[in-house]
Amino acid sequence: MHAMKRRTHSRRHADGDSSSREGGRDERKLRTRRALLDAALLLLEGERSFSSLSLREVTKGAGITPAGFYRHFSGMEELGHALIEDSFRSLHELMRRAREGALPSAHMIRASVATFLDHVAAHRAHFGFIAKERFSGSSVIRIAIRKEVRLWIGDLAVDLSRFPALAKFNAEDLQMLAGMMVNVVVGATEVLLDTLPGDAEALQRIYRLAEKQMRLVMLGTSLWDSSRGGADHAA
Amino acid sequence: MHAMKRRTHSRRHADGDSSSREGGRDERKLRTRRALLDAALLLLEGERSFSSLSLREVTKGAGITPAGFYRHFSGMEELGHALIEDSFRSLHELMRRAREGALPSAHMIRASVATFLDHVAAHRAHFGFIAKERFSGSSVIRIAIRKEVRLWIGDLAVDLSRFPALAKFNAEDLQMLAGMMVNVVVGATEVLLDTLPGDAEALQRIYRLAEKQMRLVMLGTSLWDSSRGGADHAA
DNA sequence: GATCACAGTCAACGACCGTTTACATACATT
DNA sequence: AATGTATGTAAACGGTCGTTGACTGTGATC
Repeated sequence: MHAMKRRTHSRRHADGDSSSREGGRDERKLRTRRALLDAALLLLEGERSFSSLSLREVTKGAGITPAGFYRHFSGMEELGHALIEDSFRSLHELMRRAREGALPSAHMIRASVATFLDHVAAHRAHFGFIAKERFSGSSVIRIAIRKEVRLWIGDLAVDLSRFPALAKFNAEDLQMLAGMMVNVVVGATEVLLDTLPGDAEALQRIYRLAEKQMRLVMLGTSLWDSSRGGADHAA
Repeated sequence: MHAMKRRTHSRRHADGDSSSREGGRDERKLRTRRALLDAALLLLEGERSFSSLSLREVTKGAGITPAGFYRHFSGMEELGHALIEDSFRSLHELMRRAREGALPSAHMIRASVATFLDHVAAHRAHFGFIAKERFSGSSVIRIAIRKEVRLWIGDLAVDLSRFPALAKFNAEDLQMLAGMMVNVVVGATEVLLDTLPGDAEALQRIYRLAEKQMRLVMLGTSLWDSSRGGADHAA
């Protein structure tokens, strides 16, 4: 929504020349907006939580005055929402590219765990932000994150439904399975974010743990019976 | 440390009479301390995060002046630590009582999932606090929580080692398994904390999901081979 | 070249913050 | 009854906060 107020007339003088330094008016605006987002992300990189950030220090980090902030966002909450969108955008692209590959296979699952965790390690700041705000942010931010995660689980469930080995899973159980798999990588992500950025040994340990957990789940699926456990659990 | 400065001489005039209203000097202090903790917990009950609470509003909630706060805690961080201790104390008691029961059985696992989630639902505020601060709190608070969770997983691993069906699990894999089980209940906890307090239907759904995930994991264990996956995963 | 739109500045406001100091009051010890 | 001792109060401090209104300069439009 309201994505960059397209003017009725657009300037196209710099269309062919991409090296326009100190470029046009709204490119400058975009640059400042980015500076604000980057400044917030940088402050978040320590152990600060988003709700503890002040508007003033974000603008200080971005090199503008507090009043200038309102030319870009209505308040910190809107900036937080933009951060979430940024964070998930790259993840969605990653998943889309992965989905375009070959048919899913058991080996592929383990490979995509590694791919995902590599992505997290490469976008530490974004995922650190998400991990922190998933439970402690304002309700609008929390709900936005939750929506994205649910979407992610849904996509994964669709992918899983193409496994021949999972044909006996009904829709609800597929969702449950996808939820568990996401749980595993989210858990690994959160542990990963607690390690120092360069610690290769810790990284190996985390990958191996997630991989094992994934294998345990896959083993369980081979014995699963979806016809069981529908509503016969009455205490 | 420095837990309640025991005076050399202790007063014992009110020893036999437990109904001493407006009781002694340090009972009054304890009452105020409790009021501070309760006020913080109450403020936390909404969507506020601990780091966003101010000392002044906590004291206001407890009915004392800001300066009085320092008679009980050196600052908000110390109060946060006390909250963590309170939160886990009741959980530890629950687990200890559960451990004193009969030998573990497959059915018991499902039962204890329900027991645990009941406990969470009954102590919503405490677990909401922990869920929020697990990733976004100050590092000292985060580390304190992590220590408790790791302890919990360790205890569970010991319990699991008594299962005949899990005899083929080595120590590392037992730890992994316990970690997964804790993951399942923690995940369920976090979903539970997002439902309205009285929503029995949502509660049922959450219980059933956690139960299913637990069953899937248990199925996986019956096919597990601990001799596999030691270090043969080299990419 | 005149005009307009707008990103960013500057100064100020009222509010709340954590912390300190000196003081009052009630209880426990003697 | 006299004397600490410690919980809580009252007032003030310097600082940061979000938000505002009037402004300035510059790039886009006419």
